[in-house]
Amino acid sequence: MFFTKMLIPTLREAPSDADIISTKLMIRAGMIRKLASGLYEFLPLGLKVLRKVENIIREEMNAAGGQEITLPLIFPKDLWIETGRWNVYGKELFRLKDRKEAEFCLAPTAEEAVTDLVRKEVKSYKQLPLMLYQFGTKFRDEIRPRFGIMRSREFLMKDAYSFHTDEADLEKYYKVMVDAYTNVCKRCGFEFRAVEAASGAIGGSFSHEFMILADTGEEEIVWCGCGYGANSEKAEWLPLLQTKEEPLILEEVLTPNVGAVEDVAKFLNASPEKFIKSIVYKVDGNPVVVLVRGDHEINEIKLQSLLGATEVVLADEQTVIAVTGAPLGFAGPVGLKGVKIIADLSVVEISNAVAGANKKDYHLKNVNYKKDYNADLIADVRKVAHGDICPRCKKENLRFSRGIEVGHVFKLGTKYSKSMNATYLDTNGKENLIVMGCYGIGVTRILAATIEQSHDDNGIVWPDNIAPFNVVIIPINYSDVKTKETTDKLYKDLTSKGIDVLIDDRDERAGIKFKDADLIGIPYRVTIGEKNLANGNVELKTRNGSKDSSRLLKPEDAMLEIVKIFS
RNA sequence: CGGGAAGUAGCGUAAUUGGCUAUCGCGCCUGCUUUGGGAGCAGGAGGUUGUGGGUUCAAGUCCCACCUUCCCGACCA
Repeated sequence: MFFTKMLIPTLREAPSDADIISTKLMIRAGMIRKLASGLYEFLPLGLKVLRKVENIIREEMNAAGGQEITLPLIFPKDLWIETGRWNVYGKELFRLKDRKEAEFCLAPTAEEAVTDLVRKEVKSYKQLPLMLYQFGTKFRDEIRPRFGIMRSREFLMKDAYSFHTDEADLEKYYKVMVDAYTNVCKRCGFEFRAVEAASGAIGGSFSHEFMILADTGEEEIVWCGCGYGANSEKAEWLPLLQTKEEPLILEEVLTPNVGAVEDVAKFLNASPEKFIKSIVYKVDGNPVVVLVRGDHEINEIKLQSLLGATEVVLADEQTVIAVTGAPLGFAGPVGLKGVKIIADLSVVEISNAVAGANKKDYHLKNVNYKKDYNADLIADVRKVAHGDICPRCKKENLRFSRGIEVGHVFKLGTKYSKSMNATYLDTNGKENLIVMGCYGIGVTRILAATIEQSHDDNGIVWPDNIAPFNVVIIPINYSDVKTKETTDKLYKDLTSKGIDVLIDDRDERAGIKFKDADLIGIPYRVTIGEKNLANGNVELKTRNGSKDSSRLLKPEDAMLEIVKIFS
């Protein structure tokens, strides 16, 4: 491909409203443009990368036994009523009407559509298992689109759905898909972790997220050298047994106008680890008191799944007063009645703890579990914290990283087959619910995430497999006869070997071509100029700055070298 | 949805207490000179200053409404 034949409008400066580095670089490199908030246009160069990622995913999906289909982007309302998601999905769902006033939505995901297809076409165990996947534009009316194509309102997703006779078969296939996703991440050149995750609104019993490690990631993950990894929303931890002290006599202390843990700790000259933090929540409308150690944070997602609740919110001040009989800041577990108390695992371990006295300006010292208070439920309801021990190997401390979620695999079970009555006949002619899994990869998000992870001051550094071109040839002066001959021959030779080559044939100065090549991030660059050509050499340079990043070679040797890299 | 900031050429920007033909750089077009890390000279095109209304002798600048964009928060996977 010739540079002058392709629309690659590079910019020296990024638009002032571009928020993160990946957006800035993709716009500057002429890959995308913004049309409106959360809506982006893909230019030829950007689309080229997108297609490369898409093809890697397609190959892995086919290898996992998947069959590609396409589903409509517009879905009729009734399917969504069947599963209840027409109401559950809320304002994020783009809704529209046709000329007859019939209601539709734009696809945010496709469980309904694919389950409908399968319930109509699959009748027998002989047709199972089955995996169908598609690449389709997804629409979500995000409250606040941001981070360029990382969280946009329209994006390209690969969504796959598997159908099984039973849980055991799903279990087996789930592992196949985890492997397939791992392959995709490896082939795309990411540094990534597959972590356990909360399943959220899509539902199901179990899920893993594939996280690209990047400091700018929206998600926090914890992991351990032993192989354990989890989204911090979901992460477990190993409770440490604390040395028990001899219980002392409960004692009321005056703590005027100090309510917050840190303030009381300072006031009483005690460590926050000795505190019981008591927080009142409203769980589906009912007040619940949750106890965690003073230096810990409550994990509302764990709380929600523990209680099987649909809504968990902090209680308002009136409720707190009604439950504890004291203003905010003085709640404690001792003497509470008529309200459910949930204690975190590490709370009941504290000897002679400090807690609110449920009385204005008073706290209690020497509070002990069983002796002074009880809990209805003792469970893990707090966020993981630095210093926690890995729950699997029980040896090392958990490590924390930031990540960008590019893939998510779910065991759905019968959530959708049940509500939509998708069944098959087994060997006994008996009707059973189809067991499902679903698996998504954000294709557009992969591009942004890759750049977040892999860039430098000069621009994007694409991994070899997804770069828009494998090689860029820069003739310093394309109108020089010898230069042109060498350039054209090398281009022909490389192209005939299946290498994707861009020739920068623009009538620009060398500096501009170098800057643009770096900005676009093409992994290998061959520079052909009269000086080196006088000695029969061209320069081969790698974008990633690894050792031997720049070498002088005969054109034939440069070609062999490149062919070797991409074979 | 609440709070904040901002809209001037493709991109980045300037314009004093309201005051002359709306500034400069990059990019774009023409010509010349250049050609190994964003060259130089000369000439040129490109604007309803987001939209609508108002105040004023006079509005990019002040006021009102709307639109758009960004940030923080809430919300949501």
